[in-house]
Amino acid sequence: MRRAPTILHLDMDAFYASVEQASKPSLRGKPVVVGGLGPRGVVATASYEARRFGVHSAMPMAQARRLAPHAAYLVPRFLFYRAISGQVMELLGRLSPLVEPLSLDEAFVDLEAGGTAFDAAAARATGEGLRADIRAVTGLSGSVGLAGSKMLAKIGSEGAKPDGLLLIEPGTERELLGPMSVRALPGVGPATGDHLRRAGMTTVAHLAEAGEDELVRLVGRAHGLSLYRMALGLDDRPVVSDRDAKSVSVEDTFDVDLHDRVRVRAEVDRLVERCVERLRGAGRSGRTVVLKVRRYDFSTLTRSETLRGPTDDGAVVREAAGRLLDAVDTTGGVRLLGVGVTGLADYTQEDLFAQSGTGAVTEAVVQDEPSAAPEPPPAAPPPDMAEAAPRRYPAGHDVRHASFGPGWVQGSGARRVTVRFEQPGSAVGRVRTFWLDDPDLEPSDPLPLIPGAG
DNA sequence: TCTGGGGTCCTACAGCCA
DNA sequence: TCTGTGGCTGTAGGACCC
Repeated sequence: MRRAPTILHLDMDAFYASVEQASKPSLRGKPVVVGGLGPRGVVATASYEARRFGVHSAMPMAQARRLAPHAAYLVPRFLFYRAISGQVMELLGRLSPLVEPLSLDEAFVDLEAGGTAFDAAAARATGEGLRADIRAVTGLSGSVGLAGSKMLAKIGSEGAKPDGLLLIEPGTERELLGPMSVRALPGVGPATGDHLRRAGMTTVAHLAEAGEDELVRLVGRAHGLSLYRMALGLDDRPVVSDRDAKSVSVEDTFDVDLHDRVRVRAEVDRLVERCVERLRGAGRSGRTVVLKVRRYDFSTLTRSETLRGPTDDGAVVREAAGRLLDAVDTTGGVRLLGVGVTGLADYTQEDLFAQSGTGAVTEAVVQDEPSAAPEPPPAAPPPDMAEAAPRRYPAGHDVRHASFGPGWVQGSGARRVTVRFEQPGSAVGRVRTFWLDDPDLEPSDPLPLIPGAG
């Protein structure tokens, strides 16, 4: 089946790093690395200038610093990225009701469903118009792929990067895909890639030649079938908007491994609080509680417990997580802890109980836990933080000074913070250093990338 | 060198039940 | 009553994605 190239895939270029460069004039054209700055941080995004030094996403931050010691290293400002992403998604929504966000910086759009484009010429014009609109509203560049399927549209945007547009004409798919690495196909990561390579398959053409049965034998039924179809350029997955989340989870990696069992338990309780807060914020409840433990040697295990009904009650989740933790051996140290809830529903067992009036479902009350148990207060800060916590100034975050105006944190340490006073659209600003407790300096909200736009 | 955080989907296996 | 089978559910882990 030939399809007009009316599936659009948008991928913002080095999104987090580009937002930072747009916010901070002194960083334009310079290597910028955004990610966790702790001892166990990894790179979330590297600007194209930083990539030239070999820095890339998911690389340990320590390695990035060795490769690009002079780059700017910044802590992500997710709330701000979310706001910019909202502006971009709003532009996509003008093209079609069928928009499927994949992350803050990526989405599929079904142009045909929006009546925006029915053929290649119109699709190309729409894509270029979108890129111009994104630049006008956010000042950022995005790359667009256009094709008759999601897979090919995504491959198209990958090939268009940075700051380009690539349309894959119907009928040219197999010719285009054939010489590409198997790793170009969605769902083929390091493990599957290695597996296929050992079987002598390194290109998409090899997969097509191998045939369906051989691929199923190698990588399993579901994966094998989809791999074979993709190798032929066949992909009829629809663009789906409004996907419901299937799980909610939070996790923390600790700067140093935890050995104290009491501390581990306290951290699990903290994670439960955060998880339940998110769950409730989304208006959901869940039935299966999952505990994740990564040990000192990076071995990771999960333990889960399914309740008799969905809940959003912190006490119930905490008890379940506690039971799961009791069954895990943590001697040797704990590197990461996570708490999640799956089996999401829009109601809780308590709702059912309330609605049912008498008798019928009393037996189905969640576990054996009275749901009326009061929420405990949030965990108290550790003793050394308890009094007059000093202001935190993460690198890259926004501040405002009573005399010098808006700026951003270039670095901090030894009770001092260094600020560069500049803002989107301004000239490169000057740097000044203050005491952490300087009353004239305070954290502030980010300024829009394009004043007055959006 | 030393590996984040938030997700999704698939597979395998065990136990239960009709 | 015993045995086999297939479906469903719960659990655990792995791979992958951004």
